[in-house]
Amino acid sequence: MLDHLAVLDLRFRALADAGRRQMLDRLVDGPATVSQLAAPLRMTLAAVVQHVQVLESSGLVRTRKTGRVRTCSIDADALRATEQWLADRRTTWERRLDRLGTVLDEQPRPTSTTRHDREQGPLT
Amino acid sequence: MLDHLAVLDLRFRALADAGRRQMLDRLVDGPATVSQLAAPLRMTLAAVVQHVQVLESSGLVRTRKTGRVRTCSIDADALRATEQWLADRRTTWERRLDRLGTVLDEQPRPTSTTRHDREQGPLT
DNA sequence: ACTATAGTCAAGTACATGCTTGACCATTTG
DNA sequence: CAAATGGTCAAGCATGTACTTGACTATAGT
Repeated sequence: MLDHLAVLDLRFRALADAGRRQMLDRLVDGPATVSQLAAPLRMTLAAVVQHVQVLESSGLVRTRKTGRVRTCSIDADALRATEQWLADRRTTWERRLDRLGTVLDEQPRPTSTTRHDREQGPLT
Repeated sequence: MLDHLAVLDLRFRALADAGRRQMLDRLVDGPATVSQLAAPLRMTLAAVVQHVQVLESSGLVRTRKTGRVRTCSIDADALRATEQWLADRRTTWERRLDRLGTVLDEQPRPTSTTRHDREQGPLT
């Protein structure tokens, strides 16, 4: 249930590489084989396979092997969920600004009264 | 112009860490000092400062030092832009599915007619 | 002035990532 | 069947990341 955490790690990490994003960009236009993904990249096939594994274990891409060919395609739900994570944060921030009258005090809100408090908050 | 690429690397990498995401979650509720961000985390202050630097150089967070206190806050534009990158890909994918009649051939689309073609696509 | 607070800097360390090479296996295709 | 194609596996290596510790600086409170 709470490797929800790890999933976000994997998804964002998968996205944090220009080569992998380029593969994703190819994949939004439709499924492609590993070799097709490799074609525009200056990298060995082996390297591309590793990137595909990263994308797959992040859940952003699913793959299926037929004969000797592995076909990759986007998992839209994963994409949507990741987008949503960002959207949630953004809207929380924006709601807060609205509540405050758009531009006013940007003072750091004190966490409690004074001294060093060390509670353990739940991970997010 | 095209370190646009590097910016996305930095943003997604910044997001690919549970600790940093937790800081972001704190920050959407309003600006906070480094110590306030550190409080719920089991990490030295020095480590937190390094995370803040990662967040700042990704552009997701801006900071300002007043006296001895550094105050951090969300940069909503950066958040929005990152969200938008995902949204663009998702909608491209969805438009494609619509065009195809929602569930039909998921065959890998041949890049052109037959044999090994090696064009150079633009980076993304 | 004296002490605590808030943060900074510079090493150093352990582990993760991105890539390569080279051997290898499984399917096509001539 | 033989050769080409598409992909896989396992090292190995260079760099990057996520910390830690310990020394140090700049402000604030008493």
